[in-house]
Amino acid sequence: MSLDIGEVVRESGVAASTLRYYEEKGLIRSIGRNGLRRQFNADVLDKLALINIGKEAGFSLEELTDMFGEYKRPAIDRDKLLHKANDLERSIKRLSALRDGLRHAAKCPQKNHFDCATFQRLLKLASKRKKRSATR
Amino acid sequence: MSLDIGEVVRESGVAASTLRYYEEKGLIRSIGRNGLRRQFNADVLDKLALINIGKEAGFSLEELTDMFGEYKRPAIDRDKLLHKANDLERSIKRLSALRDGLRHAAKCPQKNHFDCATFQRLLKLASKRKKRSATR
DNA sequence: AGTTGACTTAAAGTCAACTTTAAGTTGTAC
DNA sequence: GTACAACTTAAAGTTGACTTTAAGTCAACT
Repeated sequence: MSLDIGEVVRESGVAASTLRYYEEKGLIRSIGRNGLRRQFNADVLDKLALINIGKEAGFSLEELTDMFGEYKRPAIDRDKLLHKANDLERSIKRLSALRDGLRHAAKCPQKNHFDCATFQRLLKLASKRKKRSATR
Repeated sequence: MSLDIGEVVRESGVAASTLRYYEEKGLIRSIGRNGLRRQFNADVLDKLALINIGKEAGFSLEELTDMFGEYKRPAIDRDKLLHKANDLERSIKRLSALRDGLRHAAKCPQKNHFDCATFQRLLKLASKRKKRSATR
């Protein structure tokens, strides 16, 4: 089950130049060539979906390479994964508070969100300060 | 209640150059000077906390300026806020699935996550494809 | 055998979000 | 009144994540 790069582009919506860039970074891998053209295993589509979610979560390509890259196999490093999951959990909590804050701000009559007690409370809730990795 | 830029740096952990940059972009505002030194209203600390959460949520500084900037007051645009909240909600769902996926991967005995049915299921769950804004 | 279209590479370019640098200014402390 | 630390500005530099460009290659079709 191998896909031509063109098919991967069409199915994933990811640009060819991006696929080459990801491969160069060790994030994905091509399994051969047809002439010059890269061929990918079909599971690259899952991988790309995962990469997109990971980016959305604020992980850098380097972090994603650590977690799911092709050439890091020896070190799956389960502690690291758990640690990331915990980071993510905290992050999700803050984002949930932000979501509630936005929803509230959308109906609150105050001209300035910062004058609103409910918004303030949500904000406090959201900012249990914990510094995330520098890369963004 | 005004704070010297140095105090803001100390309390918020945000670099002075970043504060100047944010001000230049209209994201925050200083209320005056002491000599050359910028003075900020104490509420800038809440604002910065909010900005950090927003960045974590994947919003660009420009989007944040639209949402909470100082010079956009006429257009609070409640529909836009609600829309962002809904984006965020979808995002949170994907991130929750990713968190579960990471946790599972950390205990799953499979050498390759992609060979694991549970991981696959979480992945499918996480990737209800919806393209987010280009800026990241 | 020649044209076409989808790819290839290496290198340079772009963009957001900052940071660094160089040279200058100020309030306070001595 | 002078030294010093903490700021100031404008401009250039950096980083991550790509994209664009220019010149070339190949398989397939005519």
